[in-house]
Amino acid sequence: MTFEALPSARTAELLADQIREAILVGTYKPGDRLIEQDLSDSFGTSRGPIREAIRLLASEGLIELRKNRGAIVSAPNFDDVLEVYAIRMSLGSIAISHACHAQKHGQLDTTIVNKKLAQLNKAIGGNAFAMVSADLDFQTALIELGSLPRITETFQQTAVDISVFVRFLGIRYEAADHKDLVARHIAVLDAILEGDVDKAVGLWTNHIRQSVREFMRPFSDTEIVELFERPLMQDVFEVENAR
Amino acid sequence: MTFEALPSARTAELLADQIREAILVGTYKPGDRLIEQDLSDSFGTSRGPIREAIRLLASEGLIELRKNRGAIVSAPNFDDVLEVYAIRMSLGSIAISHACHAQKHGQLDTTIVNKKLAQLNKAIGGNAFAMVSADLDFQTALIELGSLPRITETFQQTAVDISVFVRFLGIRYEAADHKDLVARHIAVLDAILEGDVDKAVGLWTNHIRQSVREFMRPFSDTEIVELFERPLMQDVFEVENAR
DNA sequence: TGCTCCAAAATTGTTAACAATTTACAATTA
DNA sequence: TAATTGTAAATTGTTAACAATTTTGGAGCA
Repeated sequence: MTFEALPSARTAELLADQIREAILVGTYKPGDRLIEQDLSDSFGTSRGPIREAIRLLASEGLIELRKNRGAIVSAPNFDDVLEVYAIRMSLGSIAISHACHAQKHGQLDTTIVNKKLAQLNKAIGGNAFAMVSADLDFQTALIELGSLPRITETFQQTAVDISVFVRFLGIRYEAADHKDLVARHIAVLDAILEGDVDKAVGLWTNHIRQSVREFMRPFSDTEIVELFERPLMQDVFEVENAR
Repeated sequence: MTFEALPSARTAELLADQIREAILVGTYKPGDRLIEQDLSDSFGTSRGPIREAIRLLASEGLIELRKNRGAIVSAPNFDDVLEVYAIRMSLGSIAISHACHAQKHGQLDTTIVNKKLAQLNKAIGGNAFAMVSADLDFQTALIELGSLPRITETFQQTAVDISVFVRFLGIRYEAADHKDLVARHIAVLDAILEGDVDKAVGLWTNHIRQSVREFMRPFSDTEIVELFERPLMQDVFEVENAR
């Protein structure tokens, strides 16, 4: 059972990429309807491939289908954010642990993750959304080191979710965070390369916890109080209300 | 962002259900090609809905798409099995922990899980595949108590995987296992209803570990030795080679 | 025999027309 | 006025024909 990439990108996937981009760029906003005819007019194809692209985006959770009533762009909320970070923390831990074992047997190919790290360094200080994107790409590459296809795929899905959150719930990446973020990334990678399972997993879970804390920062006190009532906050993230 | 069921089942979904069933029943075996025209002849629809159903099954991992070359039924292997159990263990733990919190606030609706438990009891002793199916349904209902839509969805996907494993890798359910299996199920459910997070999560992880052990039983010594070399075996399942 | 190339067959990819369903809105009725 | 019904417009769902691609199998040739 393999999950390797298809021999070459298909039209529907290219369309899905463009529509996804349009959603993330804000061309289509949460609640907006995606009408097949309009899309096929815009993108210059027939409705068939558009339909396929819409189904693809729906399976990512980016849009919702309603029978005979078309698709609308999904609107994320706080619960979604916490659930997504919880998934990334727990599945990521398994993948990283697996990667450490592979490293001990010298089977780890780090070309991709190194490339993504270089791209992330280059993206820092530039456009905030490009930076988030580079950040997510690096993390995905990190998790891919585990060579666990289902976990990788689920993880990739959560990356799309986070792109949506960043766009629509208004994450802010502040200057101080960037260097710390990259430092934490490198720390996890180094621990994997040392083959130290406990250290790598520990750094990873802390990294996610810190990400959650940073994610909350831009919100109002009322919203933060609301966030702290969520069970995931205590159980998974072990975050204390430090304010 | 909601993940509720669509207002009513669509044709493509019904087709996907039928094709999935045909794969699990063995009509289509791993490696077999699924040809759109053949399927549309068999099921009496045009190729459009069939294409949609094929894409759906591909996103479940049940079949693989090859550009311009059609779909083939996927063949699972041992690594897939371990990865799937690891996912069920870690995401299930989060969902169960969440369910405990909900229970403490009296927000837990147990009608579905109770119904599935009754169905499981009724299925015991009958057809082995029906029993596995009832077992998986109960576990899904258990995880749904967590009200975490993404985790529930990913968990459901792994249920499809396990159905495939059972069919194609030859799990055996023996009489002694059934009662123990149900007893472990009920224990987890009871712990959730007590709102005891640590107890419920502990029982759950042990339950999965036991499932992995039982899964290995029918295999030859050579295969088992191979299984024990997998890192997930030690890291996640903490299974000792007791033979 | 074993290799290359070409053509035909098989199969998926795309399109546009048609069917079915849902929504919107105006006309009708209590 | 408020509710209801009916009709037209908008939109998705389905189909069948056509296009593009890949596979298959054989002819020709060294």
